[in-house]
Amino acid sequence: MLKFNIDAASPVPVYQQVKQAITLDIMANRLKDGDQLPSIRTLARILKLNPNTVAKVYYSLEQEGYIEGRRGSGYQVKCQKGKMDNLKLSIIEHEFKAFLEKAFSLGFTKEDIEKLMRRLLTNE
Amino acid sequence: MLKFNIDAASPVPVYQQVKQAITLDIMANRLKDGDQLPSIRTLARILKLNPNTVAKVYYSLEQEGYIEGRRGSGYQVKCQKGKMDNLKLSIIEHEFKAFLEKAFSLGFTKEDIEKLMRRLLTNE
DNA sequence: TAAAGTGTCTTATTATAGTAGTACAGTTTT
DNA sequence: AAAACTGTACTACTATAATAAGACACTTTA
Repeated sequence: MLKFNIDAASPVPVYQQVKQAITLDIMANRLKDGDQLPSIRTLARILKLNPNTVAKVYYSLEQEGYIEGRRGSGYQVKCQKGKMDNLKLSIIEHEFKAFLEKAFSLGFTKEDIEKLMRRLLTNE
Repeated sequence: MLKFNIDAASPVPVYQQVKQAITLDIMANRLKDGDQLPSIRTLARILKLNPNTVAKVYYSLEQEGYIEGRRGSGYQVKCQKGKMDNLKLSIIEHEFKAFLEKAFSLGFTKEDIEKLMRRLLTNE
């Protein structure tokens, strides 16, 4: 089932760690469309957190369209594979555009960037 | 001289806005090696900030090697063009590696990424 | 050498994010 | 219909980041 590695001492807040862990599982298709998530209280007990903290995670994931919840029946993963691919693509496009912005603002040209990318992509 | 556009209502803290403005000027070579910065108190008066806030900016910029300060004589920009180019390169390399990490973690392959980049770079 | 400038340090205030406690409201299941 | 689950809303506590006030120490300069 879900595997968490929560570090309470980390400066990055617990609820973000939990959220990222779930998001990653959805992205990697370890959590599939329709899968049932543990209830807020159950997950809270497992992670030794306050239910509200878990609720915050679920609420946030619901806002972003990853999951869907109803009273009584809990939360379910909600992502058809096609939509997920589109989502991933738009995420990564957005990231790349931000990167380009920054590179241009630092004075790099298209050619500089292409050269850099070729170098780093072949050295991987 | 220095041009600031500080938004006190913004969620991004004022001292970061100031820091970024100065960093940008250095990167763009509008602030050159040896240029004198306004004194902490002077800049604080201009921006209607507490001197400590400006001091925090200068301290942070000094930590990162962009400027250098001495009692009595204030802060000066400290960046030979060569070093600056190296710095920019390492910044942008770091950014790109982070981008790659994320793309891979989302399941994209090298080829996917190359295709994406080619598309976004020619459409600019 | 004194005055006016510089940066630095210590401390305090304020706002906000993160987390928790507890009571509430709707569903499911028996 | 009652019991045992589900999520939700309200309130409060706590830690931390951001900013500010004011005293201190060193340099410059007239």
